[in-house]
Amino acid sequence: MLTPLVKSGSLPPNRCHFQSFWPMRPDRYNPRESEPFWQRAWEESGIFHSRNDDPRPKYYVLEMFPYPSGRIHMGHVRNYAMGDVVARYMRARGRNVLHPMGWDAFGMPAENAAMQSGAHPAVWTYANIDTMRRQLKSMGLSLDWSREVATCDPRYYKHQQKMFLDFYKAGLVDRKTAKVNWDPVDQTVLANEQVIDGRGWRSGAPVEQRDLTQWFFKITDFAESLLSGLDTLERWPEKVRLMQRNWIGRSEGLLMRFAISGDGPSSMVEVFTTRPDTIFGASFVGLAMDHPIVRALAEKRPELAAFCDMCRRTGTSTADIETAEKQGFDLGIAADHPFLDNVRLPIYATNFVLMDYGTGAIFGCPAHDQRDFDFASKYALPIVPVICPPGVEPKDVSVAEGPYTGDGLLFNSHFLDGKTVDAAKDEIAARLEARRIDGAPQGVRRVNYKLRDWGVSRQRYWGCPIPMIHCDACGVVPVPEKSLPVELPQDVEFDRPGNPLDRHPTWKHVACPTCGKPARRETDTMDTFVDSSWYFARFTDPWNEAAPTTASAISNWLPVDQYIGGIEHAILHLLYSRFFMRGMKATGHADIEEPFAGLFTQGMVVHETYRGATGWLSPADVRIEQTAEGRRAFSLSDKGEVEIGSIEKMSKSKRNTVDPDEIIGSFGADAARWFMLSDSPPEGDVIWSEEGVQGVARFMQRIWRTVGELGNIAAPVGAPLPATLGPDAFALRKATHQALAKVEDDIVRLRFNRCVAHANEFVNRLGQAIGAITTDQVGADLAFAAREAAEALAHLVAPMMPHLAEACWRDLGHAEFISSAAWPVADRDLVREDMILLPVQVNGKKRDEVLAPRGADTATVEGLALASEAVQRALEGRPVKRVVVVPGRIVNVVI
RNA sequence: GCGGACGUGGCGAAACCGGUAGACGCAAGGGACUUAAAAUCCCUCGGGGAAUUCCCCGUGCGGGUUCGACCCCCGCCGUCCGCACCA
Repeated sequence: MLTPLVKSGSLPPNRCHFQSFWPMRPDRYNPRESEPFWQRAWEESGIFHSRNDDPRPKYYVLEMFPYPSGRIHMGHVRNYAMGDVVARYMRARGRNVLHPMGWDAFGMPAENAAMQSGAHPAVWTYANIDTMRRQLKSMGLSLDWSREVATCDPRYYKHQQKMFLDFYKAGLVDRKTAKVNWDPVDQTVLANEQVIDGRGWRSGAPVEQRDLTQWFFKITDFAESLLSGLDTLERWPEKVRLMQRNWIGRSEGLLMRFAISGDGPSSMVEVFTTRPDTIFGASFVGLAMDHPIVRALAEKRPELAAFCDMCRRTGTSTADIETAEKQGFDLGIAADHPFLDNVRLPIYATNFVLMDYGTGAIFGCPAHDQRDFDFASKYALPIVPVICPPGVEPKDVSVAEGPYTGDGLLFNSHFLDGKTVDAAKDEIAARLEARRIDGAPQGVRRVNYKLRDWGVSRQRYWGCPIPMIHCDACGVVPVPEKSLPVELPQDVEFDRPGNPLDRHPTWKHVACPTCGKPARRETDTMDTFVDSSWYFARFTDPWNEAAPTTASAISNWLPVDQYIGGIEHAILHLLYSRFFMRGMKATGHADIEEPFAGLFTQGMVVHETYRGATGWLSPADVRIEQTAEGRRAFSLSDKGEVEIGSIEKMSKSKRNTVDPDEIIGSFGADAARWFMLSDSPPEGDVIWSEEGVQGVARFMQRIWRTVGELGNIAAPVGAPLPATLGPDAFALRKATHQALAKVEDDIVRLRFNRCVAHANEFVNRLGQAIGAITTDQVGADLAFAAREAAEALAHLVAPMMPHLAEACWRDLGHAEFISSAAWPVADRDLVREDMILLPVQVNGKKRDEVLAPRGADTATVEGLALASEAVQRALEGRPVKRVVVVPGRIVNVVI
């Protein structure tokens, strides 16, 4: 089980000296000894615990918390390395940093493990948490472990149940029937992602569509707010905002009522359209198979029922939808055209109208919609064009080449003729709003969304129980708050399919809180996305036993300043969290609407694949040989040559995974972290390679040597800046501050690959500088510059390679941690060059470079450029038309 | 089909607001040190031609704008991602 949370009053001091023994400087830096040493020292000193009463400006950096699947993978290493760089940098810049970690611990894999091996989900989950916590700690992350939470802990889900009840009271929870994917073998609801080619992912049985009464969060109540809020999220990737915009899918249109004449189950049908302007091109009305009119008619007409069944069977898999032909069934009834007395539109049951969008009914205008066009072509319905494209005469408009969906002017449309599409939409809406049918307006302007309410019911054991009770007398009754948490029973069986909670002998039997008569608990548990929709808020005060959140902690810490995670959560997790924050605001648990001010979506870790005679081979079982002709791979077991395949996301099936424990064991956490941040831009994929990480190991030794060499000639800790500096010392200081400035600029923009390049460049320059120094000539100025350079180097790499940096820092004579030392902010005046090397072009082609004083006037620079021999040669005596001087940038001589 | 992103050496990539294309790393080749290996250090490394100093070509392809284009505009080709009958 989790260690108890530390009470906030008992947090250790923020900084402290350490007394543990650190050996004399070895020639080679040994991460295997150093890393555990520093990890223990950090843990003992508690420097990464953040206090809620710290007066410094806050910074909340968070990486998406892991599901405790068993072991961490390289994707975690990359994710958490990035977050740790930000956390450590911001801490060095004087911020009060919150950098917590927890576990997204409910979910199906725990139940699958229980079914396969008999281990109780809780036992399995907590064992995994222990393993993964140890692995994360071996990475040297600057996490505040005192705030650790696991969503499967009753101390966490108790508060989630409380908020469910508050949402319920606030009208944000609904109970309604909905279509679900039902696995008849496992007897459970499947998420869409768990339906593969129409079959359950686990049982392989054909999935049925069932109507089930489910609990819903009314996320659609916030559709407009969730959409408009996206505009305020300036530090989110545009790609993610766009995906959310499309997912919410706002469209403006008109609800239109058509009268149905003659016999039938209804005298009226309501459609939703975004194109009311095309009403004079309408030639049919289409209904979804589950539309009430179709259902009513199907009860009396077996051939219609058979048609509907046939259509329902297809459409589960995406491949079917792609190829499905438009199908219709003429219901034999017709709708009256609202403006043409003698026109009646035939009504069809169709397979391409969706029941859960709009009203489940459309009017079809084949001339201006692809689907309607396909349908009309198949069933020989009229295709009447009513929009005339710009630059075309109405008499020349043809529908032979398919529908026209663009803008234009109306024709064939009576009172709309000559109007623009927008004006025509307004005109139709205004006219229908003024008319009444069955006592209601015939037209109502309406905004429609693709966004659906969030169904949170799951027929599973390992999730947060929904705190509701069903009473035959009182109906649905919330569990009283004093009875929370509704805890999961421990004694459950996984020997049969279905929900163990439902068949538990006693758990669900409970007295009705209202009337006291025997009643039943809700046996559905919540979707695990609920758990992850507010954990970032819980981290601000995980010690509060009385309430989910503490107002002061929420307003101090939220929003999260930098959230980092995979793009795969671009929609659901991030949208649900944004909804939850709004719900928490509405119920007094929070005071803001947007939980994540900054979002960064990092790329995947990929690796090449190896395919031998017997199948895929793991990188650990392959030896790579470098030859001039290229790379060849051989199996370690049978020595046979294996094919080097494509580079793909690390996956168990392709066996191209690398185990973080092994990498950390042989190269160290610093090397793994550094490699993850180097080479590739963080939003792109990074290719893991053995050669690359070996290169990092060499670089680490180089840093260690460089710091040692500089340390040999460095001034004592805290030595003052000498009054005068010789040219060598001045150049060294300049290089130091240039490197600092570059890393500062790139680290805040999360361009870690560039930070790595700057660090490499700096070490190269330091190597040259050291090579030029002979020991007997070191004066106070150079000694100062050497100390400054060595300390800057340690600081530069500290966010990424914290252990090595600590060792260097200690080696340079510091008693405190570099992890709690202040960042040596670059002196930007020192960085500025007095003389600038300006490229000179002739007609846009570079011919020479001239050295000019910074801020030299145009005439001077022009004179220098024209005096250049290379420029004169390129001119070949031709007259100069013009000289373009971009100050501080470039000169272009135009001939 | 709709929406979006991307395309630069052998490879991963840099290039700020339209201003020196290829920083930095990996791989490769050559050399120094060494009995040898490892480690370390130095040199070369987009293509072509003169053969270190010079010239031509080069950022998927074809046009355009500009003194100047990897960058902006138009049209293609290719790759990847998201959504998918949304009325």
